[in-house]
Amino acid sequence: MKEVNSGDVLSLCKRRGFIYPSYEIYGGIAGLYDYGPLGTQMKTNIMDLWRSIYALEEGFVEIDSDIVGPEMVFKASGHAENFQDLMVTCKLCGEGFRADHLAKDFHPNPGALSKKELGELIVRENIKCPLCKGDLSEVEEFNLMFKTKIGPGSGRIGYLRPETAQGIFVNYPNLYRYMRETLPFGAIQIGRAYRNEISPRQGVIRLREFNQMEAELFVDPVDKRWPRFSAVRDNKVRLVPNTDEVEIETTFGEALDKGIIAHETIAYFLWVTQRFLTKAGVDPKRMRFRQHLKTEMAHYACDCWDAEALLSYGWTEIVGIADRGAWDLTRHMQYSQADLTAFKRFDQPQEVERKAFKPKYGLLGPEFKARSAKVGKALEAADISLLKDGKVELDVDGEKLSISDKYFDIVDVKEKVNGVKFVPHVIEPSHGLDRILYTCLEHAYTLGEENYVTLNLTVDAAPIKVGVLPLMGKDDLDKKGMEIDRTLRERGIATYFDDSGSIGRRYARLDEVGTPYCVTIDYEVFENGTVTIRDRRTTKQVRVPESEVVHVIEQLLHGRPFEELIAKV
RNA sequence: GCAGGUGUAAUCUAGUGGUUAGGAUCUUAGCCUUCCAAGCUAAAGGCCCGGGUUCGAAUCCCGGCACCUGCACCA
Repeated sequence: MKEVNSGDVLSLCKRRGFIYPSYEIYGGIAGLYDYGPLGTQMKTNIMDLWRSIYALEEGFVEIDSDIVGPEMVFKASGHAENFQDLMVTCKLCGEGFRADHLAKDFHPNPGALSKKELGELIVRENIKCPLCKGDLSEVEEFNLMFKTKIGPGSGRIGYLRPETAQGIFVNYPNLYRYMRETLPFGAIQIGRAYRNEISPRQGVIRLREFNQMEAELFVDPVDKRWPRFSAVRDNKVRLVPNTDEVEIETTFGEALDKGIIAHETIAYFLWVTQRFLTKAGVDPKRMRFRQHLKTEMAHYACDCWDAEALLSYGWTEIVGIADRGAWDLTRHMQYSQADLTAFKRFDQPQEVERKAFKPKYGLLGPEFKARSAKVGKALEAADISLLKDGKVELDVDGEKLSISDKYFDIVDVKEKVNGVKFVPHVIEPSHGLDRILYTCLEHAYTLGEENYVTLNLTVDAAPIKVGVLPLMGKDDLDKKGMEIDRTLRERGIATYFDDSGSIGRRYARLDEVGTPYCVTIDYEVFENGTVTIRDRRTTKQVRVPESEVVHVIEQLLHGRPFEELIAKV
């Protein structure tokens, strides 16, 4: 097989209506692409497949949250802070530069410098514009989020979301209640996200506007087992652990037992991901899971695996599966003051004995006057470990107070505890839909004899499921064809009716857009009432009665092997 | 963002400082055609954008935009 080249794939995508460069008549914009008729259908198919796995099989609930969000959300998420580069612009020619790049001749590690330090360095070393020697502006932050305003006038600052996940996190209290306050539970969202990439490249692999399918699973931090894992543990998987970065083939169970994968839940969703990708049409031989290096781990993650596909661009991340710990919910609790915890009821209420401060209100009153009640409450709430050298440091209405032990006793209190509140951990399988779609296309792209192109898309992904082809556009063959076409469509099957030109050309056209089956109506339909079904992969045909063709097609689309039909005939 | 390369029709491409930019594929119409890109006839469709040099620019120069490769970046 000849080497697949991304240019050939993108050329086909454009020619046959999968993907178009956006705003092409105005010269195009880097990092923006439109889906054409076939691409849109294929994207919908992949989304439906993913939904059927997460929503139906795994029981996740789906939401659809806003694309625009207020600044505070992204301060909490860390994107406002971590998601930016420091830039300077030339006052003369207006060109922009990364400040740390300009500083690299004057500092061993300019990437580590702050905005202020970089600004000072540029002034001190008298760094000028590398292009025109003009003076440089102050150091400014270039955030990779698209900024906007919410509302008229000065408005509130808003950003287009850089990932769909935050929409699920901020809805955690609603979803927790919806799920009747039981963990674990999962929520999914499919939607657009935006990153103002400095240098979009590689077709739809790095986009400025892209599609994500994200799942957020909320779990008990002390119980990351997964009941159904035992059913999948013997399946094979290719892993690249972060210990020695060598690819190994093993089973999910073995990788878990050896401690390569952190826990059952991650392991289970690696399997779910592998199954989903394979069904969508990613070649299992060109796919693996790579564990993030400790240094590479995102600002929130505590374990992370990428599903990678081998493309003409090299190994490319298409899904990320991260254990984000309590990071997101904790941050949103801090910034929003909302309660984003879960409550775990003990089997038996527990009697807990602990030491506590018992304020002596008789002495507090004269000393603290009107505030004494608040001081007392603060003491009661304070943990005994705060006691140091006979004093307790307290924060009362923002004021630090030091309370000496003559104002309280230390007593044993018995409390009945029904359960414990905790911040759930989040396991996140996050899918780049555009990358997955492109991977399916490239992995399906097959160049045969005389440059005959076949897209071996899976039945699930293929935008057109069945071509309906009368051998001739006359002698009532076309009428028969139209009847069959109509019936298939009434059953919800996407067809393409074509009675023009030679039959070979029509097969070729349909092969090129990945249509798995063709129904061909030839003259035998008038002799014995049969038509043929052609299989794209083998180009073999079987003959079935016209009355059964819809039923057989439905079976094929639900996974019945074509070979079985041949054997039967 | 840096360096290099490329830009001719939906796709692949030929071409030259000078008449009407050539071919192939694809598409459409008609004819023909009883299963894997057949044939005939006709039609439609193009020099990435802007500026400069020139009597004349698709061609040379500059700028922009897009794409490709490498580097950098990649929560």
